[in-house]
This record gives sequence, structure tokens and C-alpha cells, in this order.
Amino acid sequence: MFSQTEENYLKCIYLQLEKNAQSLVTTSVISEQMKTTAASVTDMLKRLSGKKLIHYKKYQGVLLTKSGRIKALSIVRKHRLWEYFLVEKLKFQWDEIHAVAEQLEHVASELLIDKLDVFLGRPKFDPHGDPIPDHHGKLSLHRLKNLSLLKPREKGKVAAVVEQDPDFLKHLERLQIQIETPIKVLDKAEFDRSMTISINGSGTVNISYDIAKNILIGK
Amino acid sequence: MFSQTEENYLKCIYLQLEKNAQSLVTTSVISEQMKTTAASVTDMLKRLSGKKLIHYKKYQGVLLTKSGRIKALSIVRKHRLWEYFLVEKLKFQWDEIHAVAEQLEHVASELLIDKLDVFLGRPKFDPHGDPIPDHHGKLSLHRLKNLSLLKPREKGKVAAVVEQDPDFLKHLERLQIQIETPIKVLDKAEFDRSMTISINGSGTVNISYDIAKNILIGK
DNA sequence: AAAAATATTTAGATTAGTCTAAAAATAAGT
DNA sequence: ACTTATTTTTAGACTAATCTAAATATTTTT
Repeated sequence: MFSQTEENYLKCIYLQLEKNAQSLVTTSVISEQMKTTAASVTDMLKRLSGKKLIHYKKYQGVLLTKSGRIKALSIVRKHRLWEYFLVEKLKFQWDEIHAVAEQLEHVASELLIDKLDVFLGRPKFDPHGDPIPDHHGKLSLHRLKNLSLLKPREKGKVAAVVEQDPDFLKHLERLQIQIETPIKVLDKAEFDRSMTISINGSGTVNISYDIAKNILIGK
Repeated sequence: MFSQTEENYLKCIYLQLEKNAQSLVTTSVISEQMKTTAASVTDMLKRLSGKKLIHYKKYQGVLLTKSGRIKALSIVRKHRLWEYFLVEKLKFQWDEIHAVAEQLEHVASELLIDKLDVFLGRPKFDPHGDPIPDHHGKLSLHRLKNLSLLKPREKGKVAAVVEQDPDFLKHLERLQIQIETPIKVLDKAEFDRSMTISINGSGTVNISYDIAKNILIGK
């Protein structure tokens, strides 16, 4: 049985490793993500290490142990299932749900999360397109391309977003970009790496490189 | 913004006052309900008093302030709405839900609880028959009689249960007694105050005084 | 009225989690 | 190689919440 704070740290480390599986996660990255001081992070890393949830090397960074990873996947599963519930059933907007799911994910009940999974029809992806681990911690992966790497005339559907900042998600909504939206690259400007894209086969819009790099495209 | 522990204490005090509005709530009653020591209770009561949530007199007991009562009603509302959700939507048994709702009730989001209320069809009572306060803290009351006080040939429907101990609720299930079940008193034994009742107009069963006193009957 | 029992509070200790400031380690620049 | 900058850790302090043991207040019994 772990505290909410411990669970949050494990989830944070897991998400960092999901982004970049090659490197250890550093104290300063965790400090930034958890919005706390470096000293607090060091304290907590020592504690998690003592509980055999992470491999921790001073000054070098951390990785999850097998049991740490299992625990982290469990939290991520809960987080994403609750996000699905909030959007599909309670009609939340996709930019409103993160903070609420951050609280719901700590409810300690296997039965609850299993029944919620069934109730929702065993969804494989959350409203941002991220994979929902199943009961055994397995997740569906789809091969996605970063929109910023697509060439003119290439196309596909929006499958996920990298960044989940509410302002960013609101901006996508204004552009009428959401999960499953068909996208085609029309042109790319080399001077600022912005791109012109068509949305839903009709609307044409220019988006910055910063926007494009946070959108993942699938078939 | 209050801690989960503070919210739990407020709820506990509120529920005691709901049972017996005439008297101050004592340290030992709270200690028993919260499963903690009398010293811990005294510490917390001092803290809640400092935050103007309770009126606290040493050695005499506590009452809720206006803002303490508002906060307590908010927690009770959340608890009971989540219990409704767990039974109606996720098909939990009514004896399985208390512990889960005890966690869900601390999710701090007004929007969440309002959307959940709408999603559930604005229920007035939880699965145990307890009234769910509305957005303004108002609750529907029905005049109920304790089953143990009914006389032979009096009848009505099960409207609520006083005790929510899971073993007790399971026992009622085995007797096929649940909310809305029609009950008629056939006989009362004076030596042990047990009573013979008919359930659903057909089944006849003898129940102890201890069972009867925990069932509330409405029209 | 006094003694005994019970309830409650106080004092001091503990753990979890946070912080600041200083010290130590590492990385970057010259 | 040395200096400077940055990152990280350590030490000690803080708050919240819990406890035990002892002291205090109240209630009950004699």
C-alpha cells in the first residue's frame, strides 16, 4: 500500500521513461514535473528506493524496478480510464479532465477499476489518444508519426497528442482538431518550419512547428 | 481547502448530529467512529475549531458551525452520489460500496459532482435510503418509522437502513429485504422483542429486535 | 463527602512530506 | 588544469497527523 505522493512520483517517472526509454530520469526533470524542490525529490527517491520501487543512483538518475513499473502502470491505467469516463459519460471537455483524473487515480479498489473498465466497454485509448494498460498492464501500441515530420501530400488521422496542457488542447479545439480528425499536409515553410494542413478534407489552416510537433498521426 | 482527514472528521460529526441533533458530540464517540485515539481526536478538534468549522468546548463536546455544516453536507452529498453511481451504474452490491465511496468523496471538483448528479438523473436517495443533499445542501426528508416500533398488521416499504455494516446488509439480502421491499408486521414476541414479518406479501420470516431497529419504514 | 472509575486533555515522541540553506558532485567554459 | 555554473544531496527546520503515558476534569459509586 503506497501513499498518493509515492504513486504520483512513480507515475511521473514512468511517463518520463515512456517519452525517452534510453535515459535515466533526473532529479531536476522530476522536480519540474512534480512542481516541488530538488531536495524533496531526493528525499522521496531515497524512500522509493528503500521500498524497491526504483533503481536510484545518486547524481545519475532513476529507473523503475519491475514492481515499480507494475505499480506505475496500474496508476496510469486508472488515470486514463477515469479520463475516458469523464469525457464519454460526464461530457467533460478533453482539456478539463487531467486535474480530476489526477485525484480519481488514487482510489484504491481493484474491483472499482475493473467494473469501470467493463462499464466503459474496455476502451484501448484515452481521450488524448494515449494507450490504456489492461488489467495485466499490457497496452495497445499503434505506430504513430509526429505531424512535424510528415511531408507535403502525406496524410492520416490524429491519433494522440503529446502535450496535454489545457491551453494547448483548447487551441486545438479552436482549430477543430481532435482525436480521429483526418489531416493532410499541403505545404511546409522551411524558414519557420510551420505547415499548411487541411482538416477534415476541407478546412485549410497554417500551424506552427510547436503545434505540429505535439500531434501524433496514425493511419 | 481542507485535508481528507479534516473532511472525514466533519462528516463524522455531521452524521452523529443527524442521529441526535440535541446533544454535543463527544470525543469518545468520534474516537470510536474514526477508529483513532482520544488524544488524536482532541488534537484535530482544536485544529477544526481554529479553522472556525466547529464550536468546541473542552470536556463537553462539539457542534458544527454554519460553514462546517456546509462543508459536511458537501462531503455527504458526494459520498451518497458516488454510492448511487457504484450500485446503479457499476453494479456493486450495496454492502460493497461504503469503503470505495469513502475515498471518492474527497475528490475536489464541484464540476465533477454536478455532472455526476446530472448523469445519474439527480437521485434523491442513496442505495441505503439516505437523503442526498442537493447542490445547495438541501435534502429531501421522508417521515420514517422504525420497524421495531410498528405494531402487528401495520405495513409499509423499507425506506432506509440505519446501520450500514456490510455483514448486516448481507444478512438483509439473504432475507430478501432491500430498499422499497414491502413489509407487513404479523406478530411481535414480547419476551425477546423479535417480530414476524411478511416480505413482499408472501415470504414470512422472524427477525430479531436488533435487526428490526435498524430498518426504517415509509409509506 | 470521599473514593473510584471514566473521559478528556496535555506533553512529548514519531512518521511522512515539505522546505531553505549550505555543502558536495558534476558539467561546462576558459 | 582551473574556474565557474549548474545540479544534486545533506542537514536541519517545519506542518500535519498519529501515538503513548501522564495529568486533569468529570461522572459514578460508596
